[in-house]
Amino acid sequence: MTLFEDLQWRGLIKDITSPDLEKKLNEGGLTFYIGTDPTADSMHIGHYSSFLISKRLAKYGHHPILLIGGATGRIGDPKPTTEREMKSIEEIEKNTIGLAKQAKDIFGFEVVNNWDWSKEINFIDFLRDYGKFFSINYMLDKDIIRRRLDTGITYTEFSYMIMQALDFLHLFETKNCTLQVAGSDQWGNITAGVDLIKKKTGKEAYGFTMPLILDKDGKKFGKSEGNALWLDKRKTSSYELYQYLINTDDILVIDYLKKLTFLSKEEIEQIEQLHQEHLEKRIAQQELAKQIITDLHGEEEYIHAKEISECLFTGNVSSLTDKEIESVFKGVPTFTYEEKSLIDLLVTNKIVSSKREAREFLNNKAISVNGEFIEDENFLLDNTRKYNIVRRGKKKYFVFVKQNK
RNA sequence: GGAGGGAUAGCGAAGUGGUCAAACGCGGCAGACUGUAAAUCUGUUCCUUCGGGUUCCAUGGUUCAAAUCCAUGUCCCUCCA
Repeated sequence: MTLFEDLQWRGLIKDITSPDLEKKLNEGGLTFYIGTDPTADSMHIGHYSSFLISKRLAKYGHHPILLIGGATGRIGDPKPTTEREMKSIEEIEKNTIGLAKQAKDIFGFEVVNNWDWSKEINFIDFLRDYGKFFSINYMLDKDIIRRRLDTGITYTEFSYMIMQALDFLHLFETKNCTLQVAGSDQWGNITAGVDLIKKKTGKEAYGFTMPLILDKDGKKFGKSEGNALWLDKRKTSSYELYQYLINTDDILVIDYLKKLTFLSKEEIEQIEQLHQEHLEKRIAQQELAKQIITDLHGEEEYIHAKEISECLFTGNVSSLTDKEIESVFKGVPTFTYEEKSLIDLLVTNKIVSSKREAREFLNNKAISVNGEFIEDENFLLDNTRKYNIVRRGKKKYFVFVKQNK
């Protein structure tokens, strides 16, 4: 199977700028880039899914460049609905450093920052050297701009596509980068770059987009309770990641295996068959979790996350020894506690958002301590134990450690 | 520059002087069922020392009483130039 066929089979190609790209991709040897803006100090699983393409192409002999948008992040890529809130310079710089390091650690490829070449361009030069290549009519015709015309868009965000086009041009000229890959929401920005390169140099550059990976509700993949699943272990434990992946919808799980793992077509087809035969065993979900967590954090983390999960969902928590708890609950939110009523502990540690909500949970038998449902808000944790295990709902666990005096 | 319309809880959207902590829908959370699922059903969804307190863009004002009326400001939309 050629690279292009493989990408198509996995459903990773949505649009391409030119049919020639198929041949180019299959031949190898292209330098290409994928970018992201420093909107947070860690990438999340959504980035992972799109940056993974860099590894796939690298495997077939292409050269990846990962771009962090220190400059574009200062402007803000127009969202379909509203203007972005501008981030402070300090935060952008902090995020840029974090992302650059993470990109390097996880993917191991060359990382560049568009701030490095954008910061010197002054406004007049910008208008003379680049602005002249963009007619307003062309820009207004971009889907993302058109969608914003009735809700409003500032000149700042309107200019974003030019900056991204400029990045592509810069990488094209300095690193012979001829391909840009991104999520489908970037189509307009990619074509702006391709067009700019064509107009300025007369040469052809390419781009393709990947479909956005969606969850069953049609939202972007990788948000759990509204929070992103971060690639930084300290922000999202392997256990949380495991929980998210193991709960993947049956209908989507095979698609995720194709898009988010390096398993071959044959392997995935085999898993699919087993999966269909025994849906309740969630074979495909397990494999998905295993592949992703192993790729990201290593096999040890995966095994551990799986152990915790098995223990929490099948075992009896109250019978665990301290040692077992230490091992199993590594990666579960842990708090030290003082002598306080249960309701206060829940509120101060943000396990619930208010006392009102805490009472609601207590009444609903949604809170248990060491395996027993508690309804009394003044309940005190058992201070003869080193660890008290609090559960909220079915899936959320918290460990309270006695404070050493 | 001109004319008109709008801003209500996470979102959408009712409410146009007291009966409004604010209908309804979505989303969220929890419970039952289940595969740690989906669908479905049930409860809940500003805070609270459970007395009450603080909300309907902001600031002033009218009134016994304002999300609702008035003034000014901010932001958004539509049309005209």
